[in-house]
Amino acid sequence: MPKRYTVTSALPYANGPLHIGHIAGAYLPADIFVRYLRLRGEDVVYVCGSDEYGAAITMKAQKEKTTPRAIVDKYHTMMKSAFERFGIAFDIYHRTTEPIHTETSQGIFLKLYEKGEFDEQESEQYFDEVANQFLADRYIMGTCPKCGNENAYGDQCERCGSALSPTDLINPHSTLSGSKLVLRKTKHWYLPMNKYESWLKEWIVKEKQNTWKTNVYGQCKSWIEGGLQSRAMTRDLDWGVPVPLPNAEGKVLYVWLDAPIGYISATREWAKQNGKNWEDYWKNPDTELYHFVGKDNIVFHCIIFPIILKAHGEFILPTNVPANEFLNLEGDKLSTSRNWAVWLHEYLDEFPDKQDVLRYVLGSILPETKDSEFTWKDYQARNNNELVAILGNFVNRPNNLIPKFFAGVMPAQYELSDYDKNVLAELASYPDRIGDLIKNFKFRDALSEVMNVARLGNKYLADTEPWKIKDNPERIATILNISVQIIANLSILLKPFLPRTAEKLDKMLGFDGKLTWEDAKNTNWVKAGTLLQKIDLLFEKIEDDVIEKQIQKLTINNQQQTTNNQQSQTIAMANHSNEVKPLQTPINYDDFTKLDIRIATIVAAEKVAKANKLLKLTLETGIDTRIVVSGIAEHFSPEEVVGKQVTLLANLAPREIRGIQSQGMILMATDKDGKLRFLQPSEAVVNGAIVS
RNA sequence: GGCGAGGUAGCUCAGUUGGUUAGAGCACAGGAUUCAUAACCCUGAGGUCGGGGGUUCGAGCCCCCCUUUCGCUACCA
Repeated sequence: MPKRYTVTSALPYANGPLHIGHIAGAYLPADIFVRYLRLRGEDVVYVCGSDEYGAAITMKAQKEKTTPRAIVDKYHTMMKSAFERFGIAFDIYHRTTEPIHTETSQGIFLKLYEKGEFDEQESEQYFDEVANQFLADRYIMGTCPKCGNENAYGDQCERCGSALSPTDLINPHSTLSGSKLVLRKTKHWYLPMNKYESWLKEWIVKEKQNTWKTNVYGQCKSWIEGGLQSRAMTRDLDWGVPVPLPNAEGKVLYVWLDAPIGYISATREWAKQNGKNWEDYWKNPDTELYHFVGKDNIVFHCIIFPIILKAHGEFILPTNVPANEFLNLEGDKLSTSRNWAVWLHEYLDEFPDKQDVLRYVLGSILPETKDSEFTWKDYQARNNNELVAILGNFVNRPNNLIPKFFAGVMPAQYELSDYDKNVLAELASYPDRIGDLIKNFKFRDALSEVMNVARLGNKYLADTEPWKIKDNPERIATILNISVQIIANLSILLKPFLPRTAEKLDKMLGFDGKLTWEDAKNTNWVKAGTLLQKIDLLFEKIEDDVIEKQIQKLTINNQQQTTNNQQSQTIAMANHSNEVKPLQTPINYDDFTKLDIRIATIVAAEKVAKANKLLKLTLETGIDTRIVVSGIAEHFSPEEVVGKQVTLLANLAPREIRGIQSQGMILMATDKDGKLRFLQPSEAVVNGAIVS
């Protein structure tokens, strides 16, 4: 038995509001887990906070003509309040821009530095000569080599979602000054992760096979066995934790190093405020550490951060990282940029006092083993058919019967029938069953078991029919007593999942809230004679028009955003050409005549084996028949390109691609949606016709 | 293409080390009932477990091939 627990939820990045995908991924499951542990009386600290450094935030600040500080203040406040209103029970919601975090992360960096865990390496990075600085990946824009999007960032293309590195970009330019970039040498500190491969094989591949979720374990194993790369732990940027070394001006800790350390600094701050020793929660082997994250975070929490903790030497390692998959919305991926999301703060505004409805719905569809889907119709159905019809209805039955039969006073339990005893025995079996499910991160199943308690109650009333009984007040009293005991235990079992609903039950039963999970095994502890308070309905039906409105809102927001995106993209493209054109090196006519551009006809095409973007094209050029390999397979099938005339850069030096000699390059136009189009003569011309 | 995780009733999902007629919730149909927000309770219908092959006395579970979804990764001059 561990003596204490440290639980973390992924630090949300402070550049936008929270949506239901975040909640379902990393916050609701952790919150259920933590509330359960607390009910068990465990020593647990649950920490989180805003992740406030990094290039994406300076980018956004620049775009909105404000400061990074203003951006993070805004979203930190927004997220903190949304979490509070929704009922995520952090012990502390911290932020990585606090001084204690700087101190903590610098301390860990220095310790690793002093232990010689880093490799200092010089590398070539893009430098903006106009702005006179190295650029973070996010500051570099260019054409995505995968989908042709001209506004791809140096770390990622937001259109096709590919992860990129700045050197992948075609025509990279600075978003600061718009200028073209030059490669310049810079020094960084790298963590040689390959050094830890054998340790990871032992620690994860061997030891975690049976305790970690298959999705998490499989992914980790794949990374470890595929070989780990050295990874830079610092960046050239001014918005971050400064590298605490001499001669390191302008260098900060990589956000992915500093963010998980945010868990530690948050714990330190909490300990300071609450008279605790933070080291108990991070350095004592009696403590179990759990990171709740989404699947996009697996590598950092399972590989990189543990390596850092291990390299440092004093810290405990995560017991488990129960990462969730993704939540989809109405058939599509959630997307901030397309505004395809249900925003938490908007939900809280528009559905006041319905936190628990959302908690219930998300809790029922948590993407625990595979991607799952939220739809408003499902939200409505679960509210109306489950919360209202089963849980709300059951509670409401004794809620009405007791005032009617006993003037609101808890009746006594008299002689129990065998059936009564069976029901009570079943009731007593739930806490352990539900607790086991929670401990195994099966929150969906656990929640459904809680609902089964309400089902048990409904069935008990239907079977015993107290309202029909005449001449046996003791029997009526016993039945209603047992019904209330079921509600009482339900109030405890609901606490981790639907805390506000559980509070309403406490109010009904007159509890002071100091109950533990174990109390839910006692099936006779609401004392006869207690004055029960009649409460309002726990849940109300949600009508079709409310749901229709939400669906419409989604569609409208999405369309508006798409239009906005297109506009800003058009503007960006215009700016881009304005900025880049003058800076391009002028060429003279002789330069142009060096290019031998011809019209040719595709006479055969086939997919290149082991590549899904490449087509091997056979061209009739008028001069010869040649092979060209072209990265267009995702846009055109081999069948549809055969017979087409295309424009060919014919005298480009041959190059071997995937073992095939490619002689030349097909010239393509990239449409703004990323689609490729051939450049064709307006009417067919002879093969070999010169383009000039 | 490689790797990881999925494809089980109309929908959302369970299925432990392979073992008798494959489960749950919701939706649907019939019945019963009225304390309860036309809710609850009972019963029922429904799936050649993505497709094909193999191992086995026996496979949703193991092996091979194919197909498809999601993620990571490679190929784009």
